[in-house]
Amino acid sequence: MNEQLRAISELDRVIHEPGRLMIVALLAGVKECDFLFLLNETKLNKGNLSSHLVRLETAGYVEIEKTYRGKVPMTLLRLTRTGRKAFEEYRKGLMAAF
Amino acid sequence: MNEQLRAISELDRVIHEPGRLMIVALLAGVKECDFLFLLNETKLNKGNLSSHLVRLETAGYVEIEKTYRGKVPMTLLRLTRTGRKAFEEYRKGLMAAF
DNA sequence: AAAAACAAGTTTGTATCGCAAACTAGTTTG
DNA sequence: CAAACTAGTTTGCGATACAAACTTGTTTTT
Repeated sequence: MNEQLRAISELDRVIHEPGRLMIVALLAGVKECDFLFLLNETKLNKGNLSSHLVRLETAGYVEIEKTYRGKVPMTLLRLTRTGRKAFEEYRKGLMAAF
Repeated sequence: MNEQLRAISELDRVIHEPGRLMIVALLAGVKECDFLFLLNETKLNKGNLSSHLVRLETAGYVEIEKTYRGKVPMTLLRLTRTGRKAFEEYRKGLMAAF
């Protein structure tokens, strides 16, 4: 098996999914942001965004903090250290493949 | 929506799947090859390889030619022009995103 | 020459996934 | 106080990816 194919086959599936890749790429560029910002930027719908975030949280890649802006609920998202590392690995994998 | 996210969201899902990405990347580098070669190179199992190939054929990206090597059946695979173009687009999309 | 093993794929069964629609809990507005 | 809005979550379901089992034909073994 050549190196390109190995790199492809080892890509992290959790991150590879385009919906989540958008989320992670975006979070990688900021310290944190809220649900609605992600919603706007990614153009995912709320349902998908919510479940992708849960999946990323379950993988240990994202922290979900529920809080308030005044009386209005707000959900803050950030990449964990693990998440950042996983994203870096993913990038490297891609670069190795292409 | 920024350009990175747009690029990610527009990635061709048929090609994006790692199993198929391996197949297409491999086929992009040769004129044609047979099923068993793909099987060896990708380390997919026969069942998955077969169904990914059908999916790629259905998308119009791959041609499947069934023939014989002596008396032993052999399946030849090649990328169609459409398939080559789609792969090039996919690469460009990736490069735009990363 | 029949049985057993092998070759090259295909089909099937199933668990997971991604998606949009429907729902929920609370808040603000008319 | 009812209607509409906000910020998400849950549900329902079709599509997907995977491995195991199956198929069809060939070669090897006995």
